[in-house]
Amino acid sequence: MNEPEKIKKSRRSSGAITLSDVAKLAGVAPITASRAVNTPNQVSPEVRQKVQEAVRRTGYVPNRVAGGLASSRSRLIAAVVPSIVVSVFVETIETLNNTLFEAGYQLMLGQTGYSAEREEALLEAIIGRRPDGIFLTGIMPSSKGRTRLLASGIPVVETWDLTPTPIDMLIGFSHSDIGREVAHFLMAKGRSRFALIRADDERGTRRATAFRNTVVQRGLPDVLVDNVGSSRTLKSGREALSRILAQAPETDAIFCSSDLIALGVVTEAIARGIAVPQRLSIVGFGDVPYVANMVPALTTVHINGSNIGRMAAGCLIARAEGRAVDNPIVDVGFSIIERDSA
Amino acid sequence: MNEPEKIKKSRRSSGAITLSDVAKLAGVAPITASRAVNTPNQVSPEVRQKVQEAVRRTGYVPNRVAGGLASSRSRLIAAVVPSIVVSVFVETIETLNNTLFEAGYQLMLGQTGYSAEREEALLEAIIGRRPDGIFLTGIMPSSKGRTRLLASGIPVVETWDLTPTPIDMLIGFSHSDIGREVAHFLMAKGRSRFALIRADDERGTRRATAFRNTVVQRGLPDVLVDNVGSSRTLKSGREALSRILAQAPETDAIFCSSDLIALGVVTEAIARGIAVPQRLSIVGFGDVPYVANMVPALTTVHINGSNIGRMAAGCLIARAEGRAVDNPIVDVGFSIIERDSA
DNA sequence: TTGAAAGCGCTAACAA
DNA sequence: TTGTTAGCGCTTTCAA
Repeated sequence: MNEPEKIKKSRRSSGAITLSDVAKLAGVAPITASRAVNTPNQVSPEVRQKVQEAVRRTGYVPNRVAGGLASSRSRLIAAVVPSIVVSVFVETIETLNNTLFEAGYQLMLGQTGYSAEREEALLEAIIGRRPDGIFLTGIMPSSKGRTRLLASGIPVVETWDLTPTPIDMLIGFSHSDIGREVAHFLMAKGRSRFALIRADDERGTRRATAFRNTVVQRGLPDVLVDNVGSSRTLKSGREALSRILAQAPETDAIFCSSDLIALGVVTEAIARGIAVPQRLSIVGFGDVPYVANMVPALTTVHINGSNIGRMAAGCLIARAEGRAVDNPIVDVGFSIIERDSA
Repeated sequence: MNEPEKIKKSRRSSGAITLSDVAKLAGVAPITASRAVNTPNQVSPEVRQKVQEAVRRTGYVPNRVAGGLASSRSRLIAAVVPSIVVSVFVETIETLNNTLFEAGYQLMLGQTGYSAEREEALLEAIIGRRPDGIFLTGIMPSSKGRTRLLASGIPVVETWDLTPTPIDMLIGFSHSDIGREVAHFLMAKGRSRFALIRADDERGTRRATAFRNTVVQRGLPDVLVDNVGSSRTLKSGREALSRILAQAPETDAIFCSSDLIALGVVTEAIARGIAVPQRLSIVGFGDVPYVANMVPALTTVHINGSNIGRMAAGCLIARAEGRAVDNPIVDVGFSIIERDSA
């Protein structure tokens, strides 16, 4: 008379196929189905077969959100980057993402736009997702951010810079060394009237400072510094050169905070009939792939971004899987690639 | 004598502060704390105050994984891109990501590397995360992928192309139209001996085909097609021009599948003393920011990538929040930007 | 406005 | 090898 079979139906549900559905169809317990899916050689071939068949028939896709909650392992890695439009970071992210994917991890991407405020909001959002690891471009400057990260207990790899006191792991290089080395390089070429183009960014400032100090220590005239603010474009490189030439026409070497800006300087120089490198040496930063094959080919500071991405992925995965990282602090260095422009 | 207070402790825990901890500290029920955090004006000012204080003191960060499981709303959007090293996609992703973040969503990034196999694995990984929306670069070609996506019930926006049968929403432009228009543009300039450089990619092929057809229909000689495979670099543009010139030295116009390749062609032409555009017209694709300010400035097909990212974010957010999307199929068009190179 | 109960879909822990 | 039980941390539903 009444409905004997009808068990009181659960109130909500996403409607999607669940592991229980699969288990029911295969005639096993949910946990057995779970094993058949995730660790197939923990179950008998017979059960494995039945469950796989059920998965196929239902089109079941495991819910990683639920799995992540139950196991406290999200298989998600978060990456914080200033901006992916700034091409110097793109290779790192691409390689990081690919390496993670091959190991079964997904990448969550966050952009700070070089804003500290934004970075803080981003950090909150990231920690809320409980990722298995966090990739940071640069070292975390704010002590609030450091504290939050430390408190979260999530493995962190800082990159793209060096510090004696990393939060956790570190894969970077020294910006001061770069500034110094580039100054030496240019001075060895007989240059003596230097200018420098930089954007609003802390690491670039450190390269700039080291560059200036080195030049001044050698007894040469001080470096003319042009700040393009947040405009890291070819165009602002062109405009910067115009300003520099108006102020100091005798300038014979310029160190730029990015390849794109350097490209702008080269472009403007050629447009003005200034011989590069004869009259003006130009050095970029980043060694973005295409600058090697331009005419004139750009002399620049090479950073192996791919390598940073790959190593960072390795560290993060190791820690996520409970393995120790043998070398948690790595200086990947840099190299000055001498081409035509200097 | 025995331990009256000690309730049998739960077996596992991530150890982090939970909402219950906050609630206990504030002297309210967990659900009340939840309301105070998420919908503050559903609780009395007094309770709100107490809970906020407890949050501050404990450093509580809500666990979005648990929240997502309970509410079936992950506030996560997944994006599928061929590659972020291919700069034409970068602006779209940047804007998509920023727009999403401002609305409280995070972006999960997946790269296919133009590989179908990889795309399938990626889709599986994405669906398993139950994102609130999926952004696809290009239309989903495989029927298997379409079926999977449809079955998942997740809102999808395909972009960067047009089709009469989108899975769900669509924001794109016509590649055939581009091929045709560029051919018309070049013919109107009096050009007649065409070459075309393309990479291995389905959309580029469609631009190429339309370009050829238009040229041939006009009774002009067939277009020489050079395929650079998967090497979308400035260098391969230079090499392609060398090959083209060897085969057809009379070539007077080249349509390239990307700005970077076009830059390579321009570079090689200048290196060989070929006047651009007098002897050779060059048209790129994408209008990547820096090509406008080079010398010669590149004539190219402008795609408003930012706009696509912003609109896609809007559609996806609307659908995630249960709002209808008034215009689910949008042709954002393109424009040929005439500069110096053609 | 507040709370109790139930459960999202899965896996860890334990037992058989 | 398989299953039972309990719970991950949160929100929905319903009731007060």
